[in-house]
Amino acid sequence: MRLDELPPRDDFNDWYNEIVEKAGLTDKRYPIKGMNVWTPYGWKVMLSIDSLIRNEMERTGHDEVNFPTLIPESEFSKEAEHIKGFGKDVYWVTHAGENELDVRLLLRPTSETAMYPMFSLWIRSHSDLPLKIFQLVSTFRYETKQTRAFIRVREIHFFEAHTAHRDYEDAERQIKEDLEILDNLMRKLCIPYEVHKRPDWDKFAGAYYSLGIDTLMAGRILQIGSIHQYRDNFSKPYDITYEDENGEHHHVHQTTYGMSERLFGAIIGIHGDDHGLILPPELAPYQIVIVPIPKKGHQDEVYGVCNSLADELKAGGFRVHVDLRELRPGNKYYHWELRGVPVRIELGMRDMENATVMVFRRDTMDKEVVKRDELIPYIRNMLSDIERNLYERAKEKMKGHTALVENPMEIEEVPDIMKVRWCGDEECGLKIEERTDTSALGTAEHEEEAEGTCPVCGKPAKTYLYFAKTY
RNA sequence: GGGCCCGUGGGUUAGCUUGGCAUACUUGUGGCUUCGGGAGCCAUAGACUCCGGUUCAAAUCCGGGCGGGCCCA
Repeated sequence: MRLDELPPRDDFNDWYNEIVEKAGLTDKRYPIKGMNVWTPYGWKVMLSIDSLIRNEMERTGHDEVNFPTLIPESEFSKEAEHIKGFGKDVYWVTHAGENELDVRLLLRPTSETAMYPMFSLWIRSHSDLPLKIFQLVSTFRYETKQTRAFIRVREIHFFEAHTAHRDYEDAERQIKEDLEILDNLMRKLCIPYEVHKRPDWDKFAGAYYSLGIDTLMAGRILQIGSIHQYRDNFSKPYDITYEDENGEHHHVHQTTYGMSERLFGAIIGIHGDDHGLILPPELAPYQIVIVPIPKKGHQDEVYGVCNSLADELKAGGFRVHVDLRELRPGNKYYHWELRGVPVRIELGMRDMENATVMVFRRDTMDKEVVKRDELIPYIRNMLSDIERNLYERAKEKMKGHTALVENPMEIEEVPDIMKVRWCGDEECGLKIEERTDTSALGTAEHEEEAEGTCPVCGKPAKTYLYFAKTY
């Protein structure tokens, strides 16, 4: 009999909403829409994701900074496109104590307009470039649509890297580096992805172009990050210039790179199953949980062996927890499966007599008897195999969901990711979006040449445009 | 932006039409007993979203706030 049951994974919305709370990731009862409490287990996972990001930033020479949360309206208003894009989404601070403020302040929705006035002070010479900084902070956006834990929130746990370069080419090199960072991260997070160059009508407010990092979760595209080439669109209004070797002054070229707790949402939604979460080993707060199987009269003996096994495993470099609660073993199995612990070890009298343990892996739900003296290398292999398996099987799934559609204007059933020939005109793209009730994701990261004609206007197709339903 | 619906112990919920002691399960706590896939028994704790109105009497009827969900643009 199963009590406290999780909805089946096929009812994705119900399943997702339940699991984020039941697995101890968040508490949605905080009384502001879109602002949830990070509970300890979930926060530990998020901090692990952050630390992977920090490692990559350090490796590539980015310095961590921390800018103020508040931005004066006067700075925010400098870049016209940017305000147009974010104006409706910002929270305003209009009062301080009992006084109305002369210059209103806003809670950053993103930090361009906080950072760039400082960039203009910091950057003087070509030797100050490239400038590469990042921060991990909360940003705020007043979402009017339906919110969802980790996927659409009003206080965003945000990673943002900002760079400044002497010319367009150097900024382009930065974007190549960003893509390499992306690939390293996604392997550890076990998230398959596609990079799309967003169509002009959907690029970031103020960007020259935007790359969207997209993954597929339960039939819809989830954007889990973005990379923007600003060219000199911001450096002009914010007057960010440097003096080159010849004493001439130039505006810098800039890029940004953004990600958020959507990464966590993607991990939950992509890997989870009817039993609950499945966490990639790199992120799991506990990689191994040991469940003792006590027997009448031998309880202390079994607990003792479990504890010393845990010490041994910790010394081997694993994150381990021994579950000594006064619950029946089966109850504990469900508890840790729900929380996505990659490996479980069961240990009772039977194992003690045979010098073995029972090892269970969460991704395949397989159980196997392993000799105690072979355990550490066995588990080391198993954890890396779990990481590989999670990534590969998710990637395989995503691959099968893209289909070339000859005539989207007549199609009945739209594939999850729809590939369409396109002439390059905005009007045609928008018509397809409207007809198929999807959003244009953009073109492929590496420009594709298309043969044939645009299915809307009949002119020769230049490339392919991708469409999907999005979160 | 427009429309519809909902709010009862920590969680899930009955009761609301027709006003009168608030129901059950789960969870929590203490104990006994058990432990290789969510055991059982005993005891115990815990709720009507807020403000106002109608009434002898409001979870129930009316108005407003706050919070949440859904649909359309």
